[in-house]
Amino acid sequence: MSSERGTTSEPGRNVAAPGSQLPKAYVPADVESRIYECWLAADVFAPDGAGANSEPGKEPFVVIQPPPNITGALHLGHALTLTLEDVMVRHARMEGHPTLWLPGLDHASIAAQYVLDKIIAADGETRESLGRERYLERMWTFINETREVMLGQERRLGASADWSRLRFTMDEGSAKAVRVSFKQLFDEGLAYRTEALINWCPGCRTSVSDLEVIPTPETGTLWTIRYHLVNETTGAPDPDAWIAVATTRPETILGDTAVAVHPEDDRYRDLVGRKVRIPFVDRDVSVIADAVVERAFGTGAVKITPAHDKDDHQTGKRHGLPMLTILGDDATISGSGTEFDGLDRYEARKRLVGELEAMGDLEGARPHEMILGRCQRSNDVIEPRLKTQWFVKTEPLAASSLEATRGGRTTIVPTRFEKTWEHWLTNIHDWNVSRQLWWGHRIPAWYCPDGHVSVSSEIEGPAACDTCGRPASELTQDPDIFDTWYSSGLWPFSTLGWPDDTDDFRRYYPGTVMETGYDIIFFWVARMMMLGIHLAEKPPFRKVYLHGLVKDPTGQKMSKSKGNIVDPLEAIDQTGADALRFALLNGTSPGNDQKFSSERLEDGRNFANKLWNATRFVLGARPASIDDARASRRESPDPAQLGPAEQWVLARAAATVAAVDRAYEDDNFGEATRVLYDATWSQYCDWGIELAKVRLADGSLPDAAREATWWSLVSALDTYLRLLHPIMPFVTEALWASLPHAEDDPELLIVARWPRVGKAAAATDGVVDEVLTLIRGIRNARAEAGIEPGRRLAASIRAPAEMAGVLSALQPAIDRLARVDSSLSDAAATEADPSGRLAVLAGRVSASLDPAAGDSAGASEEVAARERQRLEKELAEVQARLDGARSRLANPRFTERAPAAIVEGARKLEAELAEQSARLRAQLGA
RNA sequence: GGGCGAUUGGCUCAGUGGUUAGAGCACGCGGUUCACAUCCGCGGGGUCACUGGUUCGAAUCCAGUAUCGCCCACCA
Repeated sequence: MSSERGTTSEPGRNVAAPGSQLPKAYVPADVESRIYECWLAADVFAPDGAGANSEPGKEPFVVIQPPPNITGALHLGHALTLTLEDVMVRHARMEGHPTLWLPGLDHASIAAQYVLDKIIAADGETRESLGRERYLERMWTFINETREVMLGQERRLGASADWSRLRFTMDEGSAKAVRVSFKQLFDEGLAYRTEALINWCPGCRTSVSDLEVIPTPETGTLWTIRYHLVNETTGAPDPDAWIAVATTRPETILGDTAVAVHPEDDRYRDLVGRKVRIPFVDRDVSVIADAVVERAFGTGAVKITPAHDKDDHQTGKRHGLPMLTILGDDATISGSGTEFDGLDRYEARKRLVGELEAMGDLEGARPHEMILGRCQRSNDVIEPRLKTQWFVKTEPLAASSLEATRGGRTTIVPTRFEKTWEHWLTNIHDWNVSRQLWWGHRIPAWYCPDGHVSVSSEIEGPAACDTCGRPASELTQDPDIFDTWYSSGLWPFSTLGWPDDTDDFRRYYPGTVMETGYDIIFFWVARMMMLGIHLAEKPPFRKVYLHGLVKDPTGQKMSKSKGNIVDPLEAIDQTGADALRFALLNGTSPGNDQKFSSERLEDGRNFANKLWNATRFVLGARPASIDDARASRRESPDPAQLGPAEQWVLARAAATVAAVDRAYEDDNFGEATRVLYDATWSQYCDWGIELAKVRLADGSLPDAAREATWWSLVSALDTYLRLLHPIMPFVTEALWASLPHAEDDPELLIVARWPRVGKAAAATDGVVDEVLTLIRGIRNARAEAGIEPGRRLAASIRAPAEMAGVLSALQPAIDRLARVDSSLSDAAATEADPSGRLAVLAGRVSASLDPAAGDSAGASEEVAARERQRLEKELAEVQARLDGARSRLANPRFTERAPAAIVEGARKLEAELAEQSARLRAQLGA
């Protein structure tokens, strides 16, 4: 294997030598950066890296990430995205797939300009004062700073992305893809330039797409205004005849070109076709009939301003009305030819209303709840207005996207988002891609003095006008740039070399899974899908995985303005990257929002610490008979030497592999996390290690037995660390390095093999569980009776003969874990316990404990009373369950219709409960 | 106006038809056992939002209602 980019043997040694002792405390900061350096040095991130170690014949696994905006620091949402993607990639890598996770950053044109505008404002500068060229220079300086910060943050989180392929949506590869794709769309008639009503943000001074307009509820005013009818003979407005219109935007009166009423509205039937005079502009316009008018709303008559309202625009088009623009780019009144020209839209509104009132034409004004469109970026009220801009025709693209999801070529996780997807793509409008901004890809369209359009995919532009052949020198390029999502939409293939026919493109397109938050399903996912199918001829990914949003502990969306942001870096500093990743995964499910709190971080930190200490114990517990040399190679525990506890430990590990595999199949990483937390903590540590301690400490056993116990612990721990690696990569890598490895293991866990589901659980599995229940029962009885934890009690344990083998093997463990000195007997030899003893029932096993202190006879009154109480409680529970089981069995419809296995189970249960009930009664002397 | 989601112990969440609904945190009691007090043991705590239906059996399936949240939408 090549080692030009770093040796494959060094890194492991840098982590820790196998068998070496671990420091007493786990300090993530001491481990994480060192581990990351090891991965980098081993060159394992690239699918074809020197240490990538993928299995021949395995399909590449390609994860597509939303490149974060290059505007500054990462937030928790990014951390969640990166964590999920990293989990997927690490899992696939361990399964032997060549994995491609191509990292990148988005130039975020409008968002970046918004941020930069604020920064330069602090220096007293503006976009205009700098000019296009200097502004863009300033932008490059800015993003060159943020870039490194952001990439550093991604690494600290553990992202195992292929940094050698880092891309940026403003690099030349993206630029070329933008030009070529747009040229193609233009040639196909899918990109066109037209004057249309667009969403104008007066603050950002650009148009924005429908998606960037946030409908915001607001209490406005609904004014009722009289438009006087024009006398048909004199041509003068009639002071006594008018039609009253209702409006929330009086300033648009200046652009009115009609008044509409409902065609079947008897109140206005006679007025249709008449003229009314628009105040201030003294324009006579027609009263028209159109079914869009809601008769019940306002006065039932609507003023029509086709150049400044979406509905009115449609109405205007239907009726061939003139469309008068009366607002400038800065949202001041402009071109109305009135005294209001130059006034801000709201100032003009105020004055207009005042004057109307003075004229006696203001009939009324009342508060009105309404929805206002505001700019997603600047929060300015969006102004619909006419502009000549570039659009992408979406219907055919949307149709093939729908085909891809309906046909299952691309699936969406969780599936409920398919409905949203369907609805949006079915009702999609053409996409306005022009932006009147500077930071972004310039639209590759040139215009000649005769108005001909030439679109070119060449970096220098067209040599001459495509239509009339005028030379390039006479052409001018469109000053606008593309919507930032246009280049993002090309991401899955522009990053692989498209439009060139590259090896990367052939090998890694389409991607396996595209992972992102559901909040950008339209902005980004749908656009990638539409453009990918059309331009790269295949849906860009096979699976869409959508995660939920990270909210603050009260369920509020995190935002800078609310001040409830959690900085992922701070979290990592405090508790480690593994803890953060754990916190982001544990207790979550696909597509569902999560509330993030510091408690969850602590859970993760505690868990990492637990793993650390468990491993530390295992390393320190190695039997002396295994010397350092032997301990450097992992051995399988000798099957002949396995006791019930060892079999149990191995069986639990095997069951965990199966459960985790199932969780991955279901794309449920929260479930995988939960399963592993429980398996390692509540099973492996609480029982596996505790049981093993007994045997490891038993000098009377042959070396081979103790060795088997230790190898069992090592084997299970090895499995758990592998399973946990995608979730908590740093601590698992560090710990795994210190464990003995198998012959064919690589140096680093990151490229170690994912565990395979082992053989079926050992036959003793269920019996061991009964013993654990017994131990718990004894502990409970002791605690309830108030017996000092340290005191050893004499216990006689009874169990059916078939359990005798396991029981005697585990007797020392029972004694240690339950603090008893036990004697075993056959269950058949049962007789009522002498009074004053504690009775413990655990399924088929029972125990009788003597609570008396070693030197004094008989239990105290208090202990006896508490014991009686406990037994009564237990009896009540058993009895309730027994009654339930009996009534179920007494129901013939149950016994007839329920599956045989269920009925059989109920019978067995009934028998068991009856037996327990009887024993408890006997014990209580009832 | 349409659609989606949530509603389970004090809190955060699992659990999609089958015995006794789970976990972590918080809470109470007890613990310096030689991996871990970022820990260990034990315990209390839920009529699974409500109503009706399907079923031998419902937190789980169906219908409806309520509350909260989100998305989409051209009543000025």
